[in-house]
Amino acid sequence: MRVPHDPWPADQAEALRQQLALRARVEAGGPLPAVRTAAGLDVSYDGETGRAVAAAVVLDLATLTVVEAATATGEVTFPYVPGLLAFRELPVLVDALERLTVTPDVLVCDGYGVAHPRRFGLACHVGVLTGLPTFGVAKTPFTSAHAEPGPGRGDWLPLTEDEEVLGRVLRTQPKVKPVFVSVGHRVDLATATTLTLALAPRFRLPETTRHADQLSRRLLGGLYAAR
DNA sequence: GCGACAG
DNA sequence: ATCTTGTCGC
Repeated sequence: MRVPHDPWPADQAEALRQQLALRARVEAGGPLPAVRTAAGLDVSYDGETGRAVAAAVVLDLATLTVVEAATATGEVTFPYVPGLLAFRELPVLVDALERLTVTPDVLVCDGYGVAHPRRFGLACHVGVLTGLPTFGVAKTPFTSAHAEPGPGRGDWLPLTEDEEVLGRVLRTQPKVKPVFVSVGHRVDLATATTLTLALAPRFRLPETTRHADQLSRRLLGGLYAAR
């Protein structure tokens, strides 16, 4: 798939400008009729060499089997700055996305969407660039206030900032630490929640993320062994 | 002013 | 993200 984008920022000031400009292009969305495929995205790093490996893995939602997988490698230059994660991960992530021959119905990102200090997390950025529905599933809390949801699978509580609902703290497995779901682009929060649960029938994290995570670190390890 | 802070 | 062994439980 094609992923048109501006030049990647070289510094934090430029990144912040791009973020605030692109933010205006986020679109709200409703339910997604007929979601057949969902793609998981993730990036692994080698701290020594600065090497990054991205993976995009497309799953069939009904069977949770792999439809297609694409990877890309590159050198990371942008530092990790909370709130600017997208600028660190996107360059190599976009390369991986462009190597997909199928267009997924929805993209599942590793991190936050609108539940972000400036309402424009990684999932929003990926959505604006691809034009596809996106949402984020994060493993740890970020900035929004949250309480502990009930112990059952599917139990959730809103992620809020003041009176504003920005996402959900969602329990995907009984008595297992919850995940943090927020909308990215062209999909609503209820649908993102439903999809997250559908993608995580057995483990805490969605199968999409698990596949992308495993593939990216496996390739990173393989590259290291081959040096 | 001092921490906290997705991956 | 990444550094890392054994160990508890199904």
